Amino acid sequence: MPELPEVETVRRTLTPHLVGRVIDTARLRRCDFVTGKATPAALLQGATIDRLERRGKQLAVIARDGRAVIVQLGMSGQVLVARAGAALPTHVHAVWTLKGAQTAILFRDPRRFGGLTTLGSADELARVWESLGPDALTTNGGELWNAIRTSARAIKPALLDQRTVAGVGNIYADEALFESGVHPKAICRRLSRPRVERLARAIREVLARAVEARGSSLRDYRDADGQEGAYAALHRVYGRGGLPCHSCGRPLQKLTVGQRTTVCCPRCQSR
DNA sequence: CTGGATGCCTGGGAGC
DNA sequence: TGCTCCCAGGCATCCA
Repeated sequence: MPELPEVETVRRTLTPHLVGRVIDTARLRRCDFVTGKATPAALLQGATIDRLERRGKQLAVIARDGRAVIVQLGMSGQVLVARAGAALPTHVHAVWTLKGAQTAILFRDPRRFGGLTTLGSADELARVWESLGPDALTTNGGELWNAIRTSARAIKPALLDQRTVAGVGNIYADEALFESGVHPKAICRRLSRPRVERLARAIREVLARAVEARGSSLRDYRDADGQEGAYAALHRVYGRGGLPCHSCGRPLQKLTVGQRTTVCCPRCQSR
């Protein structure tokens, strides 16, 4: 579910609850969603939280001693701040308690496409993040051009590939392609440099506006404080197949690109 | 290097 | 009310 704006909103809402605090206990209620060591220590028990960083859709909770946990929300994942000792909602797979605070941090993920990765050092985190492309919120035309200019794939699956640019998912790919007038099936290497520049700008702007609106809530998504995001009401194409294009008024087309539902305007977006 | 199919999961909505 | 089917924000893997 969550794409970059939702993960960034979780990062921002979670930060004041975690930074500077000491993890009292870290408990797993199942362990098949953890990559790496699944011990309390690997899950930061006893550690002091230094900072929360995001790259693309990955959120890293980093301790002062270098230990880190990467949180990936998958389709339905949530990180929630709860009252310590309160009854747990369904599908909570990990619970952290904090020293000197009446709060618990929950990892909840009904579909379990998400997960945690435990890491022992900042180096390990850097190595994992090397496999991701540049962060989509701050990418530029040059980076995008280098990533796609020789590729024979369609642009939409290229954008969804986290090695091209990190953080774009199905919603914001459609929104950015519409905004820049690029058809989702346009072949990467046939796009001109100016069009790639325009696309990169659209990616940044769409994502920045979505972060400002605290993300898109379709069904599952909530930030760490349980709040919904407001950006879904501002989608111009995603979820609007058959409805009039905001630009030309003709019906938006729903199609499948790279096995993902895609909505675009056949008139305003060209290949 | 491509695209396509499949699998991993649960839950919500549509249609009967 | 209850059943079946389809769909969903992600991602890895296998095959042609």
